[in-house]
Amino acid sequence: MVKNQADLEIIKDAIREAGLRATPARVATLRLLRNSKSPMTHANVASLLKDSGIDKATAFRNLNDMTDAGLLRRTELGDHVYRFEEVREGEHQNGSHPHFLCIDCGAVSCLDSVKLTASSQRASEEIGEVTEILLRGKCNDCKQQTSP
Amino acid sequence: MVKNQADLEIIKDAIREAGLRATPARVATLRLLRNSKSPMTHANVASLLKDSGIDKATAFRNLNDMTDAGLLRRTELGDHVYRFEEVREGEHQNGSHPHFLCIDCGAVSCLDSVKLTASSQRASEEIGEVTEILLRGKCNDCKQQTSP
DNA sequence: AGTGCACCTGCATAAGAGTTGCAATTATCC
DNA sequence: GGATAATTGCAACTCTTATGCAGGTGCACT
Repeated sequence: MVKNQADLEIIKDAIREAGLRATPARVATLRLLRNSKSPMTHANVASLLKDSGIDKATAFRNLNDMTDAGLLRRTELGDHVYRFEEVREGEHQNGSHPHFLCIDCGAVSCLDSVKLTASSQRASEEIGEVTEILLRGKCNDCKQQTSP
Repeated sequence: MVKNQADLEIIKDAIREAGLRATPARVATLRLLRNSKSPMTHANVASLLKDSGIDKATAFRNLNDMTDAGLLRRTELGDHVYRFEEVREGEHQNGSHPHFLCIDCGAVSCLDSVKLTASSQRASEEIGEVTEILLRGKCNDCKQQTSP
């Protein structure tokens, strides 16, 4: 497929541009996260890459390296597990979107459209500099299961 | 000292009122956190209590139990270490107002007035039931200290 | 196209935070 | 004071994240 070939080069270039070598493990990692709708945990990534013969230590190192290189973003949603997601075009270190974490199943959704009201924006700026917005609760799936 | 005697009873009562037994380990833990200006980590508490012959497992269990009982609050600043602080008079655990958490000093502020925009409200309800809203960043005090 | 070598990878092994099973102990209720 | 269920201490354990090292590989330069 031409599509995949093109993707491959795009991904490789992105990695090289970040100052890292475009190894198969890194390409696979970045492709995984590009295709993922929500942030993935280290365990998650590692288990998917294991099928391609990639070691979890490598997966972990690459996630960290690519985070340092600015390709990924690492978030901690309060459950002691790091989650990684692609830094999308037009986002900078600080331009992250809010996340929703299901406290039952751990599913994470990205809420690109969620914003604070103007006055809330002001109120929070009085307190300091907000770098991250996190919503927690029960996702629809878990809501149904616990209260039938 | 009369002061300490009085404190002792106040602390014991608080623990009992939360539905837990007022054991020396718990009294010591709560007293420690009452006297602390900022949240303390598990390790921190455990190491201080070790001098009193209290095991770290006990310290851990008590911190968790007292958190469940509503005496303490547990926060995660993003560095994979839980921090505990006393829930002060007039604060409620499940208070549905958003919180702001300083990732430097661990200070938690309640943002009673912060709201989501109407459309954001809708967007998050599509995903599930939001029970907690948390903003993270740097409080003004820490902002000054790090960028002078 | 070949080559050097710094960067990567796999494997094994570990550090650190937090948890758990269980027998012994103890706070609380009577 | 005595019964009893909660609590403790100890040790061993889990889970996530990190690292040391020997061998492998991308890529800049010829």
